[in-house]
Amino acid sequence: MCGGRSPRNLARLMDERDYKDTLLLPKTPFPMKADLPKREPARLSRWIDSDLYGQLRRDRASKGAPRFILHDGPPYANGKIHIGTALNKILKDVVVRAMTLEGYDAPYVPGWDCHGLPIELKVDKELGPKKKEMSDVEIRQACRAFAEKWIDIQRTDFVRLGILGTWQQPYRTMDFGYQAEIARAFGLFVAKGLVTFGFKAVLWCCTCRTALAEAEVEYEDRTDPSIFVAFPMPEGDAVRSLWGDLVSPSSRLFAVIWTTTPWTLPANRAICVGPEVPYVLARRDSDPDSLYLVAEPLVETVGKAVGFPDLKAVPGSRRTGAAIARANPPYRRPFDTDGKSFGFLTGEHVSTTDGTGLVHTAPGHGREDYDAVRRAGFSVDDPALCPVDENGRYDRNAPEALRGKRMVSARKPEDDANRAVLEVLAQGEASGTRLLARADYPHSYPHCWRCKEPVIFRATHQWFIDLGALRDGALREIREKVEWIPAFGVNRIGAMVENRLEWTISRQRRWGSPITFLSCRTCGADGKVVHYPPADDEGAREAFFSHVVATFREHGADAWYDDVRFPAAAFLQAGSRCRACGGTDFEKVRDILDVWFDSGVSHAAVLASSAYGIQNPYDEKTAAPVVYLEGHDQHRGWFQSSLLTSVALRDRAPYAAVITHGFVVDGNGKKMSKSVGNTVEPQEVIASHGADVLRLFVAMTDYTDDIRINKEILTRTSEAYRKLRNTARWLLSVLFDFDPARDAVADATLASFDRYILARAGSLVSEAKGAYGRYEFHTVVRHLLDFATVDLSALWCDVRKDALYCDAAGSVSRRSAQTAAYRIVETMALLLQPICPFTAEEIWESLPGTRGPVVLESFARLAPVESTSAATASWERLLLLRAEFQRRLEPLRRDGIVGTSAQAAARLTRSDELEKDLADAGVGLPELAELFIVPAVSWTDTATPTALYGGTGLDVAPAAGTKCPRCWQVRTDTVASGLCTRCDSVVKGARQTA
RNA sequence: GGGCCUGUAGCUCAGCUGGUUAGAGCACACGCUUGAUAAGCGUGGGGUCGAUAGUUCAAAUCUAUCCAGGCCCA
Repeated sequence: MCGGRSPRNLARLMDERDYKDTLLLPKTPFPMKADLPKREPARLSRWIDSDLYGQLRRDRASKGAPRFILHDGPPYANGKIHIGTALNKILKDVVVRAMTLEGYDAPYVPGWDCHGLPIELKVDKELGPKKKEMSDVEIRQACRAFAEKWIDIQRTDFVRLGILGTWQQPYRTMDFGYQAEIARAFGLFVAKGLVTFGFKAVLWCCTCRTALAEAEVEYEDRTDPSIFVAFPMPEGDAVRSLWGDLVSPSSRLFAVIWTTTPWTLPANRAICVGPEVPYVLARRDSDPDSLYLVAEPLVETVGKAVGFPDLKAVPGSRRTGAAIARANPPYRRPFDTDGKSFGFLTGEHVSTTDGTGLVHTAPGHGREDYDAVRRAGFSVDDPALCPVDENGRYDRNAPEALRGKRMVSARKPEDDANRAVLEVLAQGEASGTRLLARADYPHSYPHCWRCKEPVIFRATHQWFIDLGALRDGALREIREKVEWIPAFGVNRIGAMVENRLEWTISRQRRWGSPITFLSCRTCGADGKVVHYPPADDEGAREAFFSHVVATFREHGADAWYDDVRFPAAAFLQAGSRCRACGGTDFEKVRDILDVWFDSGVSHAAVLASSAYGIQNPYDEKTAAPVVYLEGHDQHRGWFQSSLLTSVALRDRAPYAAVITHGFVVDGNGKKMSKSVGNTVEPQEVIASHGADVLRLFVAMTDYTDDIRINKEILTRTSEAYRKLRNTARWLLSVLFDFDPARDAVADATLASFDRYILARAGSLVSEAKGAYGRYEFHTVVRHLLDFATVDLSALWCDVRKDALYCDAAGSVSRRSAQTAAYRIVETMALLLQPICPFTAEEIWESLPGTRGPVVLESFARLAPVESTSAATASWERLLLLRAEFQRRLEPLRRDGIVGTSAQAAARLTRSDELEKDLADAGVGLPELAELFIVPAVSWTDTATPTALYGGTGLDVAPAAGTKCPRCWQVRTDTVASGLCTRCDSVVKGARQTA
């Protein structure tokens, strides 16, 4: 030590009372300033160059580690990643790294969702008028290129976050092999008879003549006629069974409905009532023979609205909606052309806040209407339910007087459907229907985002997956098999699946996986639809789908759109004919599958297949547990589509556990939006703070709730990061002359206090492991931070500084402290690694000795110290005494009597409990002095009592003696050199060595 | 409007199945240190536990309503 200094120089320094160079002051190249934005990219390149991910795979494989699979939910490839995407990927990486530390082989294959409307729309916009001259295949290729571009951009950001995974071989739903798997899964659904074809009301733009997705709709104010209409209810058995004598032969009975879309009245097929809602017959004194059926709570408001202020309930006429629906009295539909009515149905959507409590129901023109009719068990596969053509005009299924009238966007008033309907009603005799009142009704109404025209609901042909056959199995898996974290997920997805009737899987778009069916051209001309392969021809079906799958695997789903190279006839079995007309001219169905189907089958296309290196088929008993981790919006999305497809294909859930996180919101808990300007971009956070700080932020937040982020929170996170970093840095810096192989001290030789702190580190490890295992990362961070701040920085480091700096280099006391520091840094690096991998690696490589990447380590490396719980408990009580000492020292510092505790001395009165604790800890007054960081603690007969140790007295006073120029303690054992005895002997020993 | 969820100091979080003056870290104030120094240590102030009503001997903890916020529907 004191390298290069001659004894003469040393003597001179000592004369000048500058003993600084004789101290073993901390020394480390580990920088205090992290400079993460600058340094992380370099470390990242090293990880990539050394194929760290591959090393990890090989390491765990060579150890025969059990597997654990976090399956990536694919983000959508159409823009820069936002903070929520970053949060999701970081959480996944923390899980993967934590499970890896637990010893698992946890591969991670990132994915991308590539098909679908948002990309197609953006590509549309980019292509502009050019699109009209392009073939479907060319348009699809443009979409593919678009997705590829964004995958590259997103991948760069994900990699920058330090996410470990197969970034060069991700799964993409547009991969040929993946597209083939989608088609194969679809074929299996067909084989199980789960795919149906029929009518369903969808949002429809009459000017663009196309179905719209919810995302293509914007809401604008619009004024519509609000009308109250009375439908006549003929007297009969059902009416008598409900109301008996209350209805006399002279009575005329009406069901009163309210609507703002008069044009849907010709499509009326039912009236919905609330099952629990009470209904009454109401009448006015001036017209006692007319009885109006309305919800009881609405009698007065309806009366006012229709100009019957004296409308009153008939006593004794109250009946629940359920009772009415059970009796199902007939009513006369306005504009009845075919006599088809489903009558009174119950519906949970019926409210008594407005209207009449009786809901006019047109299943061809409304989602709830459709659901209510389907729930009642009726088929709606009938074009007559929607007498409106694709231009939004009444077609031949409508009454003659209305044909040709336009729905919501008529240019000339005389073409207006609402007006025509109202005229007929006003004339009084549309099946005896009475128009009771009309008024203008301003409300917000959906409009097409492209042409800005109002849209309507219109029933069109769609493909469905019937969930009736899957529901029980899905609910069983949800409730009995899958672990939901947090637990409320089970209610959420359970309620959704329970109430979902069907899954509409068709979209009238081009960028996606096709619904691989053929349809007969000849029949299509007649308005009939006949598909191939036929449902009951197993041979044809198998041949057809295996041909499709093979074609897609080789050429991609684009093949479906290339009628030159892959004509429809090529998919037809030789000699096949249309079942209905015997025709042989088929065309390919042009609908594509809902993108949720694409990502929903990833368990088959990615996990169970060999294509992406996971190969975890379900049906093996050895299958690894699979965990999904996404935002809780995916209870409706991917969790559900994955579950439903998996139950359909294999009768079990694709996952053993599902973890959900909340959404990132601003500092006030409000959702982020570009227009409000409260967004936080991950790219900016990385540029200003670094990935490890962003990762620490993610980890220290309880993600089960919404996650708040703003400048202050990030500043706080940086401070927490700095605390961890500086604590680790100091521990590293006292190890500059420590070689664990040579200098480490055995557990039994460790100083008692070092054993104590290692025991604390041991409980930290078990707490952190438990928290990692429960995916409670914020608990890990809290314990880690508390440990660094309370146990290390404010306590152990401060206390052991004297020994580490001032004791002889090779002394047992110092080596003991170094051994503890060494083991603690290892612990911190490992515990921190899943959260801050960059910093953990930086710490790891700064430790003495050569070692491999910290990522390859496991918790098994951290052996707990041998310590007794009695000693630990004693130390904990002694720490309370230390706190009391510090409180009593404070007035002396305040008055300028002492500066540091090294100038103070403590005096204690004896106490059995205190002496027992000292004995149990294996220490005496000198160690207590070290704990207090004072030169001396002594026994005394009287001192100011404390609340500790049965009232042990404690006094603090300035220490007697002189300040040792080396260790700065005020001591009475000064020797000739002016130093205290300890320092004198250390310096002499050092001089001899030098 | 419906379903699910959340609301403890400026910030991030503890407070188990209801039971002593509600805790921690950070931030803040004041002091110490200048041998972890764009660091470190100490002391201290700060919360009517979103609001209200109720159950109870006793509620941050249970119930109801309301307010604010989030996700998913309508």
